Amino acid sequence: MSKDETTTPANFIRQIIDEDLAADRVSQIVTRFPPEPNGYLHIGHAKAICLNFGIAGDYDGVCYLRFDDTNPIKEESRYVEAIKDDIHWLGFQWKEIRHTSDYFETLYSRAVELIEKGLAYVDDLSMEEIREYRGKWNAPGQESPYRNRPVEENLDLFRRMRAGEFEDGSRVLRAKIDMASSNMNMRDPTLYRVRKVTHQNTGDEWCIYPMYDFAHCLSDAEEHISHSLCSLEFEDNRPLYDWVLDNSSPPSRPHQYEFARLNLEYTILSKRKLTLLVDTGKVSGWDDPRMPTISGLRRRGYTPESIRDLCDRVGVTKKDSVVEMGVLENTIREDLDRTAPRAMAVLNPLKLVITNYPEGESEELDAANHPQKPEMGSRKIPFGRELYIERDDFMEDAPKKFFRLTPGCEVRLRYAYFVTCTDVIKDAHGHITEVHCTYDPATKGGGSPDGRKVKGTIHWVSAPHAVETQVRLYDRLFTTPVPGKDTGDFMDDLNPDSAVTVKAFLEPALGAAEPGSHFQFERLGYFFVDPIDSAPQRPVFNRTVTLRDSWAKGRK
RNA sequence: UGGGGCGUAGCCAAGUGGUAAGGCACGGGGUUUUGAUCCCCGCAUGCGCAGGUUCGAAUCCUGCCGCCCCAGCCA
Repeated sequence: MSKDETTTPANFIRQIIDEDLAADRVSQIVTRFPPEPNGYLHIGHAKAICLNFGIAGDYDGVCYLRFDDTNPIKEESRYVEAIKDDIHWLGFQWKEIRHTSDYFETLYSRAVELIEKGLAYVDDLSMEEIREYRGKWNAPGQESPYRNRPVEENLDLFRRMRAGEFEDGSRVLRAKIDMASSNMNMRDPTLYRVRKVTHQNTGDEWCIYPMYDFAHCLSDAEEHISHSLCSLEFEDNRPLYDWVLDNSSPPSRPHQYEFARLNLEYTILSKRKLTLLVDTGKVSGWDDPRMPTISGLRRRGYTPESIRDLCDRVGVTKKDSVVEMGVLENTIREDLDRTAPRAMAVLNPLKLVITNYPEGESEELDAANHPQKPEMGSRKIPFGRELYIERDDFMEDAPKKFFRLTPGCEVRLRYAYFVTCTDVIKDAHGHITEVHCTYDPATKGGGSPDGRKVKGTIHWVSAPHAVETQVRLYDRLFTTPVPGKDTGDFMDDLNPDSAVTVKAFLEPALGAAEPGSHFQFERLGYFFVDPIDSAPQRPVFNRTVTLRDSWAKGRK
């Protein structure tokens, strides 16, 4: 981690913490990151992770990783390992791993306590009936006929629910609050439901499972969470969060604060939608380099630093917002510009023949690994009569501002020589197959001993020495800033060109590139050696992001 | 329709009665063997709108407008 990493800016939550500390309302800061293990973590989760772990770190507090496993029909343990990996990779360490299921027995006792106080009851209404009884926003609901069962009967029924005497959906435990409340969450919310399924952690020990609103606040209390941070859509749940804590006897009294979740242009951050992309094969998996998941970004070539930087840059507020893709892309450009060694690669080759270079000969030239960091050293690259250059770097009839190769003009081959285009060779269809040039031996290394100016510098690779490999050019997964906004279905906005694989030619040194390493291919972008698909001496590169290109931008 | 939130530049975001930080984007200039990087400069007489209080309002009051969330035995 670099020492000059941006200091985390203040935000309203940190202000609340400062005030709580100053007023002595809390003595230690305890937070938690509570994912439900029903999918992979995405960059929106990264915001919550940075917030919770970041605060705990900065305030000398602790942060727990809590798997919120209250719904066994949706959750799988295979997601647990992936979530742990992602958090570690991001650079955070939890104090302990907890599960909501660790508290099932305690939770059960608190429910019994509510029943004894006359604040909860077993309801025999069906799911549909409960929905009908709940009423509308502008009309109060009606009380269930089972609402006023005697405490003893409720206790007995609830015990028998636990014992497995009732089938799924036949009975639930409900809080007795207010069927006329303007807050729908307070119209006798369900606390427990019957689910006769095996739980990933507790096996068949339980057949009743607590609902989020009941379990979450009490789990927070068990862990002595000082500040329970969640997203905006839970604002309406806060009165219920408080009600449960105030009407049972938890070991501590946490408080919930809500912040706006992250939204990014040209992608989606909804677990449901991401799952659909995976399940329908639109992407190769949760770690497809186009996915906004932590594992996808990692495989794309994003670094933990860049993602943490994004979280710092977007801040924490209560305002719904959609962050431009450019902000994310910039964080990785900034990081990799500092750290990635440079190399040359040609993605769309055009043969260049240097007609005055001796046939069958070659030489080695020096190239710096980083133009601003001599300490990163240099390497040798072979040069000879036949090279590949980028097809885009040659134009037969070029506009005046085209600072590249064009007939009759001289350009510099990076770290090599000045060359002048003398001929253009075409096939029968008029397609350019090669360009002929002459070179000036006095300009070896790319210098200009006579002070001669050249219109541009282009990259190249020696044809006989080049390493051929696969490079995947990734682009945004969707074609519109807010997928589905106009079409109604985000699937309709998928970008058909989001993954293009090309055969590329690399300078020889790149053949030994280690899986998981980053490079800048000069003038093209940052590329990452895919850790899964690469083989020894046969790296497969993923394009993380292109370089800024003011030339391309100006032409649009 | 009832309730809960939120509106500061194209996108984020500081600001908490004393005269609009910062980042990204954008525009201009400089350096450059990457049209990259880097370095300068510019970019809200204005804070959703309309009134009001005040010597003074993005900050306080009133009214309006817009957007988001809520009627799972999901989280």
